[in-house]
Amino acid sequence: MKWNELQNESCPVARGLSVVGDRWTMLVLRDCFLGIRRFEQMQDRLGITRHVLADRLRKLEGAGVLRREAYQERPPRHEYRLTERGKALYPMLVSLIDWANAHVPIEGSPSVTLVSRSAGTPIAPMLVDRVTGEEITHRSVSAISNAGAKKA
Amino acid sequence: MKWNELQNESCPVARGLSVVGDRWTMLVLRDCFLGIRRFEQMQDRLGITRHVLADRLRKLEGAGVLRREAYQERPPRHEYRLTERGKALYPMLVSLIDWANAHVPIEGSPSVTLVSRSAGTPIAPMLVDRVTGEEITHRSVSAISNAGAKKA
DNA sequence: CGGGTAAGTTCTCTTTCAGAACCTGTCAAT
DNA sequence: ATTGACAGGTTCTGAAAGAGAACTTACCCG
Repeated sequence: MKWNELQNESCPVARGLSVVGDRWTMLVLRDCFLGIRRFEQMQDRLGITRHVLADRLRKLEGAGVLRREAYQERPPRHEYRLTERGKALYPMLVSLIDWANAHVPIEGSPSVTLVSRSAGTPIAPMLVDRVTGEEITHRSVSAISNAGAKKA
Repeated sequence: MKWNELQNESCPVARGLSVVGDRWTMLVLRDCFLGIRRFEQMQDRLGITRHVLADRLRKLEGAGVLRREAYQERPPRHEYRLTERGKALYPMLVSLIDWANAHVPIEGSPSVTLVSRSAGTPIAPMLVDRVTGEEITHRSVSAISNAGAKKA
């Protein structure tokens, strides 16, 4: 299967990855959440080739995750900002950070951590159900497929 | 920058993606969470080439995310199971599913949804702080880098 | 013997990526 | 009026990764 056939899959994991599953995409989004908006800054920070960065930004714009906004004309210059759809990826990014800090070893302590903006203390993310408040684990939840789905 | 240089980055996003940021890896893990354990089953379900699947399973085992266990000898056969480190990726997977169902359009309703195993009703994931119970958003949290970090 | 199953490996061809240079439009200084 | 800098790309080449299909190994069954 080719990569771009993934977006037509019924499975939400496949559809989600068709947008953000690309090699560099989540790193681009990380920078966006940190307030980086311009091409050159991203390229410097990421060490990604310019060609690939331009391509990813185009695709993310096309998927409605980023918005391209002119901040000057003559010469035309634009910056990239997260849309609501892009901001909605924050839980996924936080889950990734939390997992990596806990489970992907590095010499020394985690060098980047998330802290509460008000209290300044580190946060400990946990996924709960918005209604019941119960923690979501792979034991408390199961996946069901609706009619017409190809797979669970 | 090459992909496998990512694991030495100080940023947890980069380190996390060095393990699960590959094109097919999260799809493999999806199947693992669904109870799929064998090579042939995964290959059938994923539509991935056998070569790439073998490679990804090797890497996931090397990263301590999956465990390779013999379920028979003569001929030697093994299956792949999630380790604790692998199971800890569940919040990330759920966040991805939730985002995709809400934000990656598909004709018709989401074909796969997550339901509470006890109540049978759909769940609405939300990320909160384990201690304070407050919702985690990109406005309530900021990233700080410790000494020696290359970037935030 | 022939066929089936499971878990890969090996092959060729195509796509993608890395690394570097180049291009375009504008301003500001020389 | 050139020269240089800046921002946001595009274009080139060679290297790496992936797709698709066939082949391998080791066993069991009839």
